[in-house]
Amino acid sequence: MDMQLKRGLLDVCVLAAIRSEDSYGYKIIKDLKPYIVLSESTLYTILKRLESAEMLTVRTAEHDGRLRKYYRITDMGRHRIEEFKREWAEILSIYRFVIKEDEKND
Amino acid sequence: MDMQLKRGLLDVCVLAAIRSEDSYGYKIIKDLKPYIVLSESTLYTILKRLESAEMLTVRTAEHDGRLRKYYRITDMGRHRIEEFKREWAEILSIYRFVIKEDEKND
DNA sequence: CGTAATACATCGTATCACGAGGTATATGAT
DNA sequence: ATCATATACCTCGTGATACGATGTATTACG
Repeated sequence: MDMQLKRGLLDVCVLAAIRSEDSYGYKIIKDLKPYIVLSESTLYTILKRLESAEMLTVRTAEHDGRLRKYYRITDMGRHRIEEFKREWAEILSIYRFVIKEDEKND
Repeated sequence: MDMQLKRGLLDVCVLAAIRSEDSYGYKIIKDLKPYIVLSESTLYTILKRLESAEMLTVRTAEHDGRLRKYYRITDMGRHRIEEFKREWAEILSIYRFVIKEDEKND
């Protein structure tokens, strides 16, 4: 998938991945893989950005003698998802425009 | 609309705006305004990028004693629109994932 | 005992949208 | 006449950011 199209979807996907229950870096990447592929360096950049924006909180916990950083969504994070749903209407309108222009030539 | 979401949509919107008939900078911005707002500096960057990628060709013509640069879509440009339509399926799948995760909490 | 998987992190690079600023002509209002 | 607005083009600098490359450390498996 085109990299440019992924932008803007990535943040909200990561938020969606931790919405139901707290998760950690490696698991988020695996959970998202069927929908959108992202590298570790990209994910950690996003997680830090979302933390700065107070859309998630971080907590370090031990698991099998190893430290994991668990990420939990905040109200602002949930709000971002709601906002995305509203933006979706605009994206749909753009999509229809592209398709409509297309039909003029068929 | 979120800037990141616009990326990836912009190129294909510009291509769609010149698909039916050749157009020029100022007109493209006005035609796209109902769907997506973009500044002149952004548009000219995109037009150059699309020209480099051979998705459109440029021709200068006089109109009312003033020079205009008309942009015409190429086969590769049309191919890009077709590609976008295929990518749309992936975007839809991502959208459904975000919505699905959402419902678990309602 | 070495290879893969898990799990974290940083740095540099390339891409890109946009604001700010610049040039020039035509049109309409004062 | 003059000034503002619209048309029409362009460049430069900046900030945001996705990702490959690279590094560290532990666990699991064959």
